Amino acid sequence: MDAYEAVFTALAHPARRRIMLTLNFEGGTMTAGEIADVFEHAWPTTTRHIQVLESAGLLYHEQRGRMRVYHINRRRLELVRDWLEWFSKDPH
Amino acid sequence: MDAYEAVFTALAHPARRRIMLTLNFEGGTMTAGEIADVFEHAWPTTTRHIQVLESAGLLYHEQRGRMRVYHINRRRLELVRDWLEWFSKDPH
DNA sequence: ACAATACTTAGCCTACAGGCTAAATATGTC
DNA sequence: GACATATTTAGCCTGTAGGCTAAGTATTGT
Repeated sequence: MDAYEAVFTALAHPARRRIMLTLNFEGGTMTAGEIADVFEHAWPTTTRHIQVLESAGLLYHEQRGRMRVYHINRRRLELVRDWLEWFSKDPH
Repeated sequence: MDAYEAVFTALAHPARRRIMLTLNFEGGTMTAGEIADVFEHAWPTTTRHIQVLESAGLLYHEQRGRMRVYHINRRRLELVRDWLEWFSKDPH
């Protein structure tokens, strides 16, 4: 799976976009539990969404004792912006 | 299904992104057959991809005799750009 | 009228995304 | 060591996306 594929499919699900937005709004850093609390979903469901985002490179984490602190990777979102650029360029 | 949902899921599939890029590269206008020719997929498969893009508002078409001419809707892509903007703004 | 062309619609089939619960893992606390 | 806390892993189940073939619908050409 290439990078575009990973990023676009990761952002295809509303829960995952919401994780990204929430994380962004909270300054880019949240624990797994804080993220899970935002959703009505069962925690394992959210864990999986987070994993999809992380394997797409949109998130990364650091272990803090028994907590897992997730960070947003804003740079990775630029892949999307780059893709969109094709439609602004003159196609010749 | 809201607009973001439609656009993001439409762009999640590689074939659909490729339709968008091809159409863009060809100047924004192609017939259904020309689009279908680009892919190894059976034509009906491509038809469905096109429909997904169209119902997301990323494409629209005009009937020209027995041909269907598809046009790219670049404005609609700005929804994605708008979404990305949240991550550039200072979150306060 | 008949056949060919340009597509879509209908409908089948399979894989897998995404929900859940229960169990496992790791760390911190008493 | 035992218990609570934080989180993931395992594994089940269901719906649906996305592939295909066959059949249908217009329009164009002879």
